This record gives sequence, C-alpha cells and structure tokens, in this order.
Amino acid sequence: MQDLLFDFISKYISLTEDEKKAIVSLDIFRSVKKGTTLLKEGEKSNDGYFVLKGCIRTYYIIDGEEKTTAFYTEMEGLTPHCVINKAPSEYYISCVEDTILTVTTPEMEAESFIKFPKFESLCRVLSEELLAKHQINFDEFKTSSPEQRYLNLLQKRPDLIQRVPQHQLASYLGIKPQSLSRLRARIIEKNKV
Amino acid sequence: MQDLLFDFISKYISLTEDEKKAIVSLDIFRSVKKGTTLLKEGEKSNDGYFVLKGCIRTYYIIDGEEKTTAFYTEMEGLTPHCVINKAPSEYYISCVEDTILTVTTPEMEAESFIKFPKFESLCRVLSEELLAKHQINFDEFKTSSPEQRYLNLLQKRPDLIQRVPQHQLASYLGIKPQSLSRLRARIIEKNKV
DNA sequence: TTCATTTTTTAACTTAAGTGAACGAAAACA
DNA sequence: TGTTTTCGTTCACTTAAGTTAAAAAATGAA
Repeated sequence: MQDLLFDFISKYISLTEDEKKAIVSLDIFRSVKKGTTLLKEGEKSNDGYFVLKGCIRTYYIIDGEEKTTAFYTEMEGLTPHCVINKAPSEYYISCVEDTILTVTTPEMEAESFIKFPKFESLCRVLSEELLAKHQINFDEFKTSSPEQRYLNLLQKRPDLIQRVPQHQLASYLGIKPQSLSRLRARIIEKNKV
Repeated sequence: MQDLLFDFISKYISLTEDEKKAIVSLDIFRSVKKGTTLLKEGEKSNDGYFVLKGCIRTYYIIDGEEKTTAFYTEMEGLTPHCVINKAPSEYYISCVEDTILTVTTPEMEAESFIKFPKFESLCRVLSEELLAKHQINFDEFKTSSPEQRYLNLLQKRPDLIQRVPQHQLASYLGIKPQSLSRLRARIIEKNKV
C-alpha cells in the first residue's frame, strides 16, 4: 500500500530507508468507504489528501444542487482551499469509490521539511508541475465547447467516464445532466451515419 | 522598482540585506513595451515571469483565431508550461500594456535555492497558494454561466475590464466577442428597467 | 426477489450562445 | 492628412444548452 506512494515519489527523488521509515511512522495511510464525506462545507480542516487507490471528488451545493468540480484518482493530491487560507470550506469532499489515501497536515509537513529538506523540494516541484498542468486544463476548458470537452475527456480520462456517475460528470464538464445525456446521444447519432 | 518585489516577498518572509543583494545581482528586472511577444507557440524557453507593473496575457491561436486564456497583472507570476515540461510552447505570451517584470529560469532558481533555502520554501508556499486559488477560480468558472462570469469579473477584477480589449476578455470568459457584446447590452437593459 | 430510490434518458419548450455579415468608430500607419 | 486595419456592436439566423416534467433504467436495501 505504502509502496504505491514510494513508487510515485521515486519518480522525483530517491528515498533512503530512514526517510521511508519517517514517512511510515507518520501514520498517514487511511482506508475510506465509498460515500464517506471527508470534508463538509463550513468546516475548518487541516487535512490534505493524496489518493493511492480509488477516487474522491470535490463538490459544491449551489441552490440545493450538487456541482462536482474535480475528481482525484490514483497518484493525485489535493490540499483543500480551507487548509491554505484557514477559513471554513466552500465545498465538500467525498469518496466516489472505496479509497486508500494519505492524510497530512501542514504541521506534519513543516516538521518533516525540517528533518528532510528534500521533502520540501519535492513538494515545490510537485505543486509547480500541478499548477502548470492545471492551467493547461483550464485553457482547454475555456477554448472548447461542452461536446469537445466530453470527447476530450473520453480520450484523456476514459476511466472517469466509467467510474463516475453521469450527473457528477456533467457539472465537471460545466453543463446539466440532461445536456450531457443529449450530447452523448448526439455523438452516437453522428457515428452511426 | 525592485522594491515592488521586496514588498511583496515581505508578506511571506523577511529578507536580509544580503539576500536582497543576491536577488538584485541576478539582474532579473526587465521593462517591456506594449505588444511585445515574450513567447511564441512552438518555441522552447526557460523563462518564468513575475509582473511588477503592467499586464501580460497568454493566448492560443486556434483555427486562426486568438484565444486569450489568462491575464497576469501586478504581483502575479507565471511559469509557462513549456518550462515545466521542456517541450515547445502551446501558447503565446505577450504584453497587453507597457510592463515591468522579472525574468527567471529554473537554473537561476536552483542556484539561489542552494544559497538560500528560504527561497525554495517561499516558492513552495506561493505555488501551493496559487494552486488553491486557481482551483477555486476554475470551480467558479464551471459552476456559472457566461453572464454570471462577467458579473463576477466586474466585482473581482474591475480593472481588467478597463485595461483589456473586449475580444480578449471574451475568450477569457469562454465566449465569442459578439456574445460578450450582446451579454453586456442585456445587462444594461436589465438595469434600466 | 420485490419495492423504493436514485440515476439516466427523452421530450417539448425557452433562452442564450455560435455564426456570418455588415456597419461605424477608433486606432494604427504611412 | 487620408488610408487602412482593427475593434466593438448590431442583426438575422442556426445550434445547442437550460428548464420542466415524465418515463425508463439501474441500483440498493429489505
């Protein structure tokens, strides 16, 4: 289980046995059941998550409707906004599937950064990388239509379309569930002819 | 000019005179004329930018049309995707106004991180902060209509609407210039009644 | 398995964005 | 200065998304 994490880290830096032990001793690995809510709107929390296996999502409730804005699957991490700005959360986080993840706080990170400056370096690189990837994602979203976004997702993250309910995918694509359903029918119709 | 940068940094960490001198000696301050293109599609570059005064934008050319996806103004920084993944750039960067900015490379950063680990810490915090802010932005974009997005921009970045041409704003809002024009007319009409 | 609940699809209608074209105003250029 | 682009707006028309409602399908629990 923790090997999933170490394999991921090894793509960036090599860890000594001591360092691995230090990570394990933090006791950050958690197993959560599908449907579990990790964070609620209005709550304050210091927990950041990194998904080792499974899938979690962030969502808002706007006018009584759930709006799913992001999914995090294998080897994707999330530090909620409320952790960064120390304010109550604007959104919910919950498990789409049974999920294994790590849970860490800024305090734990700070402590480990002092012992192992390497870790802070790793975190800087990871978050810069993520930021750039994120920007590209946003750019693609802005410059394409809902239909193009769906086709794009079909290419880049076909797994998501399988593992996630349609109505959650719809808001992820910035549209209503009915529109997604119609859009898919339209695509199938096109491919038939 | 460099005081703008030091004032910004001082919100996060305090700098000794030595550290300030080290930054100044890197000779990273540049002044660029409106319209100057800093990066072209297809180019490889190692330059990251931080705007001290003025405004720059990133844009794609898709089917011969400019699509502006982001603006960076005072105290906002940008490390282009091509710097991170060492591939040719997918987009252009150019100056919306006469702009004063810093230009840095990963090599310069790496060097300074060795001399002053504080700097790496600062960069980690900044990019984590930016990432969280970015996510909220994207969430707002996904969960709102073009009209809401425009009204939201009017609240949060009224300066942008003044300093940036309409057709660039339109793609930033994910729509066509004609739609932005119509949408604005619609809003004015509503406020009249 | 059955029943209740949730999710997805379908349909009719409304609203708004995309498209193509035209026009005047402003800006850039020589 | 006049000329040429570029820019913003408007219009008519097309296309697609939002809305409301209902039916069909899938899921989960008893």
